[in-house]
Formats: sequence, C-alpha cells, structure tokens
Amino acid sequence: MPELPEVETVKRTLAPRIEGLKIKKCSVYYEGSIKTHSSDTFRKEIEGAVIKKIERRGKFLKFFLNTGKILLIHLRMTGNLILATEDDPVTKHTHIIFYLDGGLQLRFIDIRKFGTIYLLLPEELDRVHGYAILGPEPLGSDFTLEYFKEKVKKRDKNIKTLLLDQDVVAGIGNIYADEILHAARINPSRRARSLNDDELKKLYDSIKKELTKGIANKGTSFRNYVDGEGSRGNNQDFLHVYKKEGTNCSRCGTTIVREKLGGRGCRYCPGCQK
DNA sequence: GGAGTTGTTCCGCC
DNA sequence: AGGCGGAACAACTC
Repeated sequence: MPELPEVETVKRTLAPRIEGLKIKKCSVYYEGSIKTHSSDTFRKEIEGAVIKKIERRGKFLKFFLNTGKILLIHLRMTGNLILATEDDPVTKHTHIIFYLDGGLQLRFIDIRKFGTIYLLLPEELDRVHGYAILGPEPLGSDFTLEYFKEKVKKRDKNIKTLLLDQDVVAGIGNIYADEILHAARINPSRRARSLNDDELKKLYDSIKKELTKGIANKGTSFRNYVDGEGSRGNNQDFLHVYKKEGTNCSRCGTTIVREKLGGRGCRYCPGCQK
C-alpha cells in the first residue's frame, strides 16, 4: 500500500539512478495501465525522451521529460517501479518496461492492475481528478495548523476517514492514518467536528511525525511494497496499531482491536485513544 | 473457497 | 449544493 513515505522512498531511490537517462525503448504488456494513450502512441511519444527530474506530489510520481511532457504515475495498492537489468528475469505482473541508457530498465509491476499512468503536458495535469483535488503536502509549508483546523472543523465524518481524504492533506493512507491517530491518542470514530484545539494540534503534529518516521524507515513493507532498488522498507517493525490487533498497546497495555470503519480495516487502542 | 486486503471513483441519498 | 456513506473495481492470499 504505497502511501506518502513509500512513494517518497521510491522517488529517492530512483532519482539518483535515472535522472538524465534517455528512454531508448518502451515495451507495454498491459495497455490498461496507461490512461491517456494507446500503447502504440504512448511508445511513440516516450521513446527517445530524457528523464530530467522526478518529483512526488501526494501519492503521485511525476517524471519530467525533456519533451515537455510529464509521465504521471500512481501506484495505487500494489504498483511497483523497480530498476532491473536484462539479466533479471521478467516477473509476472510486469506491465511496462522502460529501457534506459546503459542497459538499465525501469519496470512497472502491478499485481492488481489498479495503478495508473498518464502522459501529459504540465497544464493538463488538472484533468486528472485525483491530482487536481490534492490538498497541501503534509511536510510542506502550505500545511499549516490554521489551515488544518479550519478544514477539519467544517467536516462531520469520522476523523479516520477524513485523514484519508486526499483533498484535506495529500498522501495519507490506511496504515499511516491508524498510526497517526494512535500517536495523537484520538479514537478513529470521533467526528472531525468534535475535536478541540488541543486534539487538533496533537493530530497535526502526529501527521508530520509519523510520515517523517515512515520516510526515515524507508516505508512500510507488509506484502508488496519495495523501493526503486527492490528493497523492503523497515517501518513495519515500528508500528503501534496497524496489523497489531490482539497484541498489547505499547503505551497502555490494552489489547489493540480491529474494526471496520468507512469500509476498511481500522486498528486502534480502546484504552488510550479517546 | 469465501472472505479479506485498500486507493480511488462513482452514485444515491439527505 | 455538496458532504456523507457505501459499493465497486481487481487479483491475490489465507
């Protein structure tokens, strides 16, 4: 489940290896991943382009090409971007291979085929709904406590589901939402509007803290996630609630529970998250 | 082998 | 009008 820390780690592992390299050739094995072009027109447009720079926005990766276009990629649940060489066997679920200078390959691998790829001009980015609605970067200067308070106080849904709304703040997914709420000692079912200023401050700080920790630990690897080098992250060893149901809370000793909230799994401590 | 897994979008409802 | 909640998608694991 690549969320902000995982996507940031992919960016950090890919950038020094492939910025400045040319895409000499491109093979598409599953056309459905590409949302803006047929595989033929996609190949024609991208072959010969040089990858100038890679950036992350929310859970999106942006590859700036010297053609003026941007390759926009969202990994959704099981997408991976992994560097390889021709000696590495092509694994199942490999949908696109970008052949780069020096025999290097960038492979887009996605078990569940939910990942999406767009090739767009900068001014066309907002045609992608999920990109256009993105709220501020949680680790950027636009994400202020004032903004967060204002946004949350207007909403009536449970705070866990609100943290997953990409228009409130970009990049939080199910794992970090649960961890953030535990760190802030807030019950996931609390109505957003019901949080007081102290709780909102604690929540705001916890968003930054947990995401920063996730990046420092190179992301959370439970099932499919690996970085651009194919390496697993370490953050799964430092979680307090996610996938911890049935164990004792590290803070108060109460048994961590798992419930369904907003249609997905939600883990929390009924002892210290009020 | 049916349920569980989740990021996003869509749709009906209030 | 617009937010909320739930369904749908997909393919694999357990």
